[in-house]
Amino acid sequence: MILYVLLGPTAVGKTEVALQMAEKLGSPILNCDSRQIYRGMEIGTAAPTEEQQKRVRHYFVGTHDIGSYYSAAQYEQDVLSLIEELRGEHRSLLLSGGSMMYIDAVCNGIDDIPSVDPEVRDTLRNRLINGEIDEMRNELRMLDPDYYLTADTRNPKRVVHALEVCYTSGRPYSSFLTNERKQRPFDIVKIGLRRERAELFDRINRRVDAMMAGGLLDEARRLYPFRYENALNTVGYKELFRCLSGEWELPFAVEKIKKNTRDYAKKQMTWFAHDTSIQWFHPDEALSTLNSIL
RNA sequence: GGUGCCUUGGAUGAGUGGCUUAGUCAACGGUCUGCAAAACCGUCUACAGCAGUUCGAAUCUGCUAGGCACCU
Repeated sequence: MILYVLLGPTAVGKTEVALQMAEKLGSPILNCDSRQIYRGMEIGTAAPTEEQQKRVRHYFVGTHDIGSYYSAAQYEQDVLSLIEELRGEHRSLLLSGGSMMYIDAVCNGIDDIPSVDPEVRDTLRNRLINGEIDEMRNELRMLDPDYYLTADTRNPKRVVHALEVCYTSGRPYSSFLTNERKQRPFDIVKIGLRRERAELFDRINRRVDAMMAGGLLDEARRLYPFRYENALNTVGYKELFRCLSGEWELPFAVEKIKKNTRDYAKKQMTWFAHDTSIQWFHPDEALSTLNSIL
């Protein structure tokens, strides 16, 4: 079995290429977008429409509540078990999306790190809010000196997570890291879509305007009560929330959305650039070129 | 023609004789093993031009160029 992974920065034009590829392959689309997984964020995440989902069966679109906990590790498991289920009837499957870490989790795996005890998580989160980051850093140095040396300890998220694991498991966080790439019972072919940066940025800017015209502000207004959920710490929403709370003017918020989306696209490209196994295409040429490959 | 004011890095905008850089925005580069569309780190050292004063000038003086205001 072959798993085709279609990836690329946001707004590059993955959706249409994915649909046609899926039809060509006779495969459903396994969505790989960490935010399209949530229900109720359709406009801001440019989720596949109902029509598109009628054209091709989609998985991992709108399957979770805004408030539910999800992670790359869970995604890895969910995708792997789905592939097991589908592999009998498909010679190839298509995974499509731009969430770098999720792609990585499926292709290379994530080490088996114990699930964090929710109480531990809450405690540490509260300590972080209370400004105890320095103490927490010191604790990490005691509990996991190896990790402390290499970790970016200026990033609170890294410190907190390592500590979470240390406290839940009673073992150093780094003892769970194997640095091994997991073997998969299928082949992986990565197809990357890319455009000239100016072209991509122009598409991003225009897509944000289109989202606004398509009701993004109303969507944000509906989601406003849930604004502290992690799922909504997302470009397109977090800016409009500040607008709804009276902090920002709407035009300013819209410019911020464009800017943050551009930055996100750059981050994606930086991440993907390290992956030499990706074959790159311009979206306009991808299908015709791929026809000969698929 | 005269008088006064202004001219700072891609944009904006402080500063005022001397420690090395204001700040903001944009742009760019990077990190990444459980909330990743997240979080974090880094780069861009300018003072319109020329000549002077001074140990030392973006900061003072003169001239030149460009701009603005007012006067005739």
